Amino acid sequence: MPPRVRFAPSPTGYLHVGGARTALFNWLYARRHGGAFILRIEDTDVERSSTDMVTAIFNSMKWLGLDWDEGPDVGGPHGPYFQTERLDKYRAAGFALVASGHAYRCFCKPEDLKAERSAAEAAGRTWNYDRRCQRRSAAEVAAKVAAGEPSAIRFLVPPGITAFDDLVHGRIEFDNANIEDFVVIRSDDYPTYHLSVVVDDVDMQVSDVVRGDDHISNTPKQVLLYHAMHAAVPRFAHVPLIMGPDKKRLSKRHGATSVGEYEAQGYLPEAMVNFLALLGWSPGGDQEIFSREELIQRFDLEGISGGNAVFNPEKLDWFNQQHIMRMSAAEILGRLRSAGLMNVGLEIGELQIEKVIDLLKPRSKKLADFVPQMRPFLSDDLVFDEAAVKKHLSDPAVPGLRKALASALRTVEPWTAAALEETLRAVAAAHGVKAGVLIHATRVAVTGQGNSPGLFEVLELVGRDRVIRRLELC
RNA sequence: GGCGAUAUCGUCUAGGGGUUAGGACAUGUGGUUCUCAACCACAGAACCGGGGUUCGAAUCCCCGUAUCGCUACCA
Repeated sequence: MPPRVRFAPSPTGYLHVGGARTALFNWLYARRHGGAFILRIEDTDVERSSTDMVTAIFNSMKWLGLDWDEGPDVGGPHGPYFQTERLDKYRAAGFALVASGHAYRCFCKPEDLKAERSAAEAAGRTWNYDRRCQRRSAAEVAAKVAAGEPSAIRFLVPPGITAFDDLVHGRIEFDNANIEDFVVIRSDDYPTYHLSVVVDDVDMQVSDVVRGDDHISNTPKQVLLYHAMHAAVPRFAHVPLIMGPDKKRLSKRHGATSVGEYEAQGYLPEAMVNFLALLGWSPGGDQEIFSREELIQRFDLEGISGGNAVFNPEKLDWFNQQHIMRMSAAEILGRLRSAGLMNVGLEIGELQIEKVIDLLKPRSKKLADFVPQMRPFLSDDLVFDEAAVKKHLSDPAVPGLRKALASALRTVEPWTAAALEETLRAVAAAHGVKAGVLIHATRVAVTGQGNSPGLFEVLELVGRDRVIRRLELC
């Protein structure tokens, strides 16, 4: 049986890198084994959920290339895939639990319970719900319901031990005595997470639940629910969390945390996927750079490590550059265009642009890094770096050198890096200066900047007319 | 506080009863060179602590410590 896995974000915020990695692991697992990857939106927290976030999450998933086989947009046999459209199912399940004696109506007011809890905690005591409503007689409950008194449904946690075999952590056991009777249906008739997740995972025939470590403590409650519903318990794999450099939970103060921000900053989805895959998972060898296809071939749940991982932005940069260097210039050009980064007036041909891109690859960590570096090739409107101008163009001998070089370049044939280098060195020698002096001056005159790719390659691609014009402009 | 998970270079990790504990990022030094990158070479850098099991423990077990998570009518 091919596995069925799901990613079930709550649309209360953007897709953050932790969620993205969880989604990625699920996707990789499904693709590796020819299973199904389901996307489900857990929007039962109506207060905090928004449709904008739903859209943002879809966009980030698509950007990463994590396509789903069942879910919003694409549909599927187990829909709908928004929990707020499945409310009937949860209510029916809640009532069934009451009917079978696995749950009971609770008329306690949340505020009262909260007050009792905090009072107990202030006194240093642990506090668990005391089941007072479970002791009510059937007649009493019926009367309260008939009177329209609001009530929640609580699961009656049985005594015993609840255990499950986690694919990452091995066997994990909990004493039910430490689990309090939790609410499954709130008094506003909305389900809580524990109920909706189990109802949906059963309904959608999810075989493997791959999710964040933070759910380990919730799992026994859900296992209890599976048992009460006489449903098969899926396999669980709890993946460790991603932390900030201070090992605290990743948050805004750590900088960019959402996938969308990385997209906006010019990261490649290939690099993000590669980086995220290796954060908490290892295929075992020394290889670091993986294509999407290679990841699919190698991925397995067993390779997931047990401890939390720190998000290291420097390493992401490195991955990004590695992927840029492996990508064709034509592909990069396409990405630049769709990212809206190519709106400079194009004055050179497509082929020339691709040559420029190839030249710039090793010095571009992000897509946006190409833009300022491409400018001297695409436009005559140079941006001059003051320090570079001062350093390399201020010598009184420079104007004469520039003119001499310009005139020598008029007749160079062919217009290639090699011929250009020969010519420039000859001019420098004729004037008794070191080639470096003229090279640097020429670089600043032609690019406006103190740094650039090898000067002769730059000159070749900028073109004869422009080079001469820029050299003569004093 | 209770319950749970985790612990190898600064970071991501490989490995795992007997190894010079491997790789990558970052860092440093050198090479290349017209600059900055890229690239190449080299270097420094780790098995949380304590007990036990064992001929032998970083590896297995226990305890401690630290970190993270859960402890809601959030997910």
